[in-house]
Amino acid sequence: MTEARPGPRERMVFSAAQLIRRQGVAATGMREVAAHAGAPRGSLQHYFPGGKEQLVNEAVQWAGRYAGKRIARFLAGLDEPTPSGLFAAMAAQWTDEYAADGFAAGCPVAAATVDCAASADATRRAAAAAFTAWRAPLAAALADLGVPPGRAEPLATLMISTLEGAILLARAERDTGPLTTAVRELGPLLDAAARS
Amino acid sequence: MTEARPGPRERMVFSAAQLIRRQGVAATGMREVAAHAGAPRGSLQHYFPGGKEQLVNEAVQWAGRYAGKRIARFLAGLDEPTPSGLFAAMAAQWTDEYAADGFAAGCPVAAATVDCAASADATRRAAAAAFTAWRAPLAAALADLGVPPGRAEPLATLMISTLEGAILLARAERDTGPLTTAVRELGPLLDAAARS
DNA sequence: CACCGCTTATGACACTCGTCATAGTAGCGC
DNA sequence: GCGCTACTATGACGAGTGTCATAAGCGGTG
Repeated sequence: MTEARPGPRERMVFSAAQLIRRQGVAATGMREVAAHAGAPRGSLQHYFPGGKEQLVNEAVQWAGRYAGKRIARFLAGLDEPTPSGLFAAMAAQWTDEYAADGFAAGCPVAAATVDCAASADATRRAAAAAFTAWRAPLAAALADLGVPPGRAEPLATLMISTLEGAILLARAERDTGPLTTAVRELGPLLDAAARS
Repeated sequence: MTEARPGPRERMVFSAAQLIRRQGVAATGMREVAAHAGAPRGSLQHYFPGGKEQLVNEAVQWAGRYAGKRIARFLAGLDEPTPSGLFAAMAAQWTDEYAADGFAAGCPVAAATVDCAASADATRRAAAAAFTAWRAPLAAALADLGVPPGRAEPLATLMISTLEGAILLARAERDTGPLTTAVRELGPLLDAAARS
């Protein structure tokens, strides 16, 4: 897609996120990350002296920032902005990917949480920060769309929870049904909150 | 808790599920499973000639059956049976565990999906079957509670999606907030469907 | 006793892993 | 040229992995 413009460090963080969301953290090796990024193996200990944990944490952090930034772009792309439309756009990113490239990949933050929440507390905190970096702009967007202040935060949490779970079910069943079901069932609730 | 009555084979399957839901599949070793189950290492290749994949698949299958059976028990334990009450009971199982034992463990089926969906198709299919074994009794319970036939299945999918995602967020943030939020926000929607 | 299944025991193999130590190279200021 | 920094290259180490081969114990039945 893009040129190999970003430096090897950023490419390795990106590649780590890509591999983690496919295989999980434990099954992703550092040599594999370097190879996937087209980066020299010797650069690993240079850019990530904190070892694998640092690399994983930065990949999770990157994913959180990425998800947060997407919110604004989804909002801008909506013909008529509604909470349900925003949620549909978030889910469509996954249905589109699954339709185009298969069900190989999930959410890297979810993978890091599942694999590291109990063993590596720094990674767990990185995952929590990533979810916050995702939820905060989402809640702000809901508030902009007319959701009362007290409801925006919980509804943002609900949207992310449901989306993450639907991604999980979709991958397991190799079917985008759970994602479309989530949009269809949750949409009216979200729009009703915006009109209240 | 229980006596060591079940045979070594069942104990190993159970231990595998326990370890997988804490550490993920890749980080769980077979020797570790045998040790956790108090079973001899030599029994691994005897009871699970299919290797680690067979053990993981059976653990996932066990988890799916367990979740499905719990639905009936939750239903029986409700003072006044409603869809929101059922969902609250499902979530309470997790909030109670997290309050009592900490946020170390998640759902083993989710862990298997994240770690194996792209690499081991048999495990992915086992996870899909586990979700089905969970969703089918849940949808039947919703139908019993007055949810129209066409809505029971999608609502069951929505409940499982949201619960799985909320478990994920709760583990990452070490806070049961996402679980209680899910119950509070989704409850009215579920009960409204039962009255229609 | 022998015989025979079901289990268990144990050691080895061929990996892969993350990490480290050490050396090497490229580029730049001077 | 020198010196310095940033980056890369490469090999090794110890630990852990899943899997296999082989042999032993064990509790019955004939």
